Amino acid sequence: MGIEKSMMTVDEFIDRFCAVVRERGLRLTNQRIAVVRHFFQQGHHVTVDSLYQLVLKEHPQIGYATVYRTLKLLVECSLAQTHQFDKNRVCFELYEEHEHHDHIICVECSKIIEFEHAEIERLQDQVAEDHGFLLTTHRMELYGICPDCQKKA
Amino acid sequence: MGIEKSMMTVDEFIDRFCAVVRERGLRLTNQRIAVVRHFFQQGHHVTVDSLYQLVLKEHPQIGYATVYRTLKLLVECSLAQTHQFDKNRVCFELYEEHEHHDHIICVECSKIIEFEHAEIERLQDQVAEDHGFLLTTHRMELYGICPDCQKKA
DNA sequence: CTGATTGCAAACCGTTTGCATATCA
DNA sequence: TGATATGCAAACGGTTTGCAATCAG
Repeated sequence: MGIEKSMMTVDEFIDRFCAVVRERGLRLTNQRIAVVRHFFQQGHHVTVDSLYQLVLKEHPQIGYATVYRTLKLLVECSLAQTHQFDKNRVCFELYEEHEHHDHIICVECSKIIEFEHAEIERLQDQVAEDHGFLLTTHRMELYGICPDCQKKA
Repeated sequence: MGIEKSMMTVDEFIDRFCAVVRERGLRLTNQRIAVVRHFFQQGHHVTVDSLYQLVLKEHPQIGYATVYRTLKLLVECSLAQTHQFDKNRVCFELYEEHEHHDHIICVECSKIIEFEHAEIERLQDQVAEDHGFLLTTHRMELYGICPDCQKKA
């Protein structure tokens, strides 16, 4: 029922990042690598703030702006993608080509579950086609109460 | 393929608003009525700013805050609902019980098409159930290029 | 060396809030 | 008359930006 998670290691991820950085003639800094590493290690659905707090322990001088800029860079390089589950805060997750999934979010504890559903995707494509749209992306989020929170209540 | 739009008239809508306002012991002001009327007349998917600009012509003294507060009131009364198609700006549309629909948004011209799809809804319920979630709401948005914009390109 | 990057603080921008004044019931 | 609503301006909070100092290549 779940989704196969990435088999990539931190090092592989950082290598990919370094490759893109080199390719673009950008520079590799300790701050960037720290942000990228923590981003990957935290796993999915990271908040800018949570990442900032983490990196801070290693780089007491790092600024919010650097974290923002590095995450933005990751997105530009197709190594990360953003989600807007709640309107106040963006969250970032790993981007992996050919691995589209959607989310179920618990409205009580904010837990996020990922799922794939080929049939829904197919029907969405169909709907777009029926309206003559050339589909570029979509967003589907289910909000509800997770099993744990149901027990608590 | 489209959706049957509301048959409600402006006056009926305003009447409903007045009823709720009375019911809650709130007060009916010219500003509120103006906002509510323009909201309804604009049809779906209204931005706070666009509404503010409209009402301004009638009430040169009205403030943004009043428009915001009135729209918030409409949402509380289940006469309106919000959507967050683009992360910077909320937009409001009419809320009608038992009339759930989703949206296809043109990424070029921002045109919004509504659609209903019982089978997708059913599958979404299924997915939630499979993960033990008690579904409360969902959001599904398709983004693409509309027929008009395809022709232009 | 020198152009990219950083950290800081200030700007941004949509939204919300505090408060004195005006208004509805 | 008395509580509610308004308009204004200031606050908020996440995000972005300008800039001088720093650093990677």
